[in-house]
Amino acid sequence: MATGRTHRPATRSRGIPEATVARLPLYLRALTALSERSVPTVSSEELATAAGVNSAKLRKDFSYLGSYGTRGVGYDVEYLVYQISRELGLTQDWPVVIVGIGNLGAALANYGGFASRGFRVAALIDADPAQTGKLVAGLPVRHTDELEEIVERNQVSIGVIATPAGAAQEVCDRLVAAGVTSILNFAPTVLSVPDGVDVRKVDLSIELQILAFHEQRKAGEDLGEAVARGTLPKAAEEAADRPGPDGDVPAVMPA
Amino acid sequence: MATGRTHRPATRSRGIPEATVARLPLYLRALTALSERSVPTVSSEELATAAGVNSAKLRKDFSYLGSYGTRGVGYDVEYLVYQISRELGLTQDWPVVIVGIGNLGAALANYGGFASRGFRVAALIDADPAQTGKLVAGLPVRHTDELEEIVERNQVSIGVIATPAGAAQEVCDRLVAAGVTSILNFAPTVLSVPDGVDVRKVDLSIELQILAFHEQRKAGEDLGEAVARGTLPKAAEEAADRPGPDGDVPAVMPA
DNA sequence: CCATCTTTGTGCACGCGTTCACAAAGACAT
DNA sequence: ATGTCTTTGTGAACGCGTGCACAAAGATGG
Repeated sequence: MATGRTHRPATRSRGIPEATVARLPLYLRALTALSERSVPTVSSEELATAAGVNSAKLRKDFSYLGSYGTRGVGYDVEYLVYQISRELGLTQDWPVVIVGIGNLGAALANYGGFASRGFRVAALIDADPAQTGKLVAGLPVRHTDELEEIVERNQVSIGVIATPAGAAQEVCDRLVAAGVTSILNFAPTVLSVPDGVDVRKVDLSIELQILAFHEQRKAGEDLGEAVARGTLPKAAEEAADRPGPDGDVPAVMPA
Repeated sequence: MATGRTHRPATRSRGIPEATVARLPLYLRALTALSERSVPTVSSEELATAAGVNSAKLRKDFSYLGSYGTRGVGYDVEYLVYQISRELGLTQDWPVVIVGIGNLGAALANYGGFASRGFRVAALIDADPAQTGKLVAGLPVRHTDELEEIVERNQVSIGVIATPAGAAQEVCDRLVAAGVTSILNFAPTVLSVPDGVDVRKVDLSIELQILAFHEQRKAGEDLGEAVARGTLPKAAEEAADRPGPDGDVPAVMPA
């Protein structure tokens, strides 16, 4: 799904489908909100609406965790919060390092959603000596030279990469070598990691591109779609027009 | 009515499966890198490796776009870049507004990956009057009051929400009312939008939680996993006290 | 204790996405 | 031309995820 490695067992997650795992944080968020409002119980229908999913799907998801509901009543909010937290491993403290303290890295360091869910930013690391020592989100920025020592000393198993694309693979290699086994990658690159290391990626521009696709399709439907295909403002500068579906000899690139 | 519809109505997207659309930006990125190195052609095998996917999947993905390859040779890099760009709608200019210029909003405004793919940040909008007028990424921050006018004047169809969770739905409603039909949501909330409006969400803490799940599983295998599963799901339905983690800090509004 | 009502948990069917495996297409050499 | 070699494009099988629909479980009331 989001890994750099090609082969992934997928349903390796001890009976819990990967798709379900991806939704558990969603349920947890909705449940936490209910908990703060002191709501004692919630039905699958209500919770599903709050989480933005189908109620049948939610019940099936929960069924993988066990029978935690009461028929005719619903689910106990506090109990469910605890069960999901435990299943996700959020009842323990996860030290995290963030590498690359640019705009994005700083935003991540300041992101409140981490601390409230068991993640603790153990250190901020940047390659720029000018940044070293600067305080970001109350933490001093450390230099890349200290990466290995920081990871090992703090028993860090999760690393966040927010560096430029060019530096990501090297940072990744060093993190893995130092003991990190889970990586959240914000750099627009495919990371290659050894087996046993999980990589999830978040690419901001990819999400926008997917939106653009659908946006174009909407516009095309409204306008008869001839516009999108026929009127190409630019981009036709270097490449010759290619109206035909195929049959074109790929010889566009000169030498 | 539209609940937090994140569900896919269908795959009637011009016959191109949603999963394929989600991978096109990945291919495009890899192809762009090849293009910069002046590589004329590439085989499905090479490109698949560069993009981090299976080669058969890549070929099938491309087959939805048309027959753009040459058997025995591979794909013409420049030609393919153009075709994918066109399919994604990146040959035209997409004005985008970013609402919520906190750490994350500023990071997004400075993110170079947008401009290089046809996205133009038309305006930055924030509700804090103290921010108004401040320059971020070379653009002045405008006040929320101007939201509707900005969207309409610039024909903005894509909006990015980087506000706190509490403000997200209202901002969303106003964006939609002003004409926005695609929203990229970074706030940890389920947005409800009318039909015809696409919403994609990016939740930074959710990704970490998924990693934590797998991380715990890895550790559990090593330690015999008796620890994590110690308490069997008995009829412990009594909503008794949860001495557990306690780390349930009521901080529903990160960001 | 029985009847009724609510809501869970799940068997089942269906559709999408992935992967395999191979025939067809073209390049290239002879 | 003919044959060989490479690589694409795709038919088909398979597996996962989703959603329906309903029986079982428990609450609630008489």
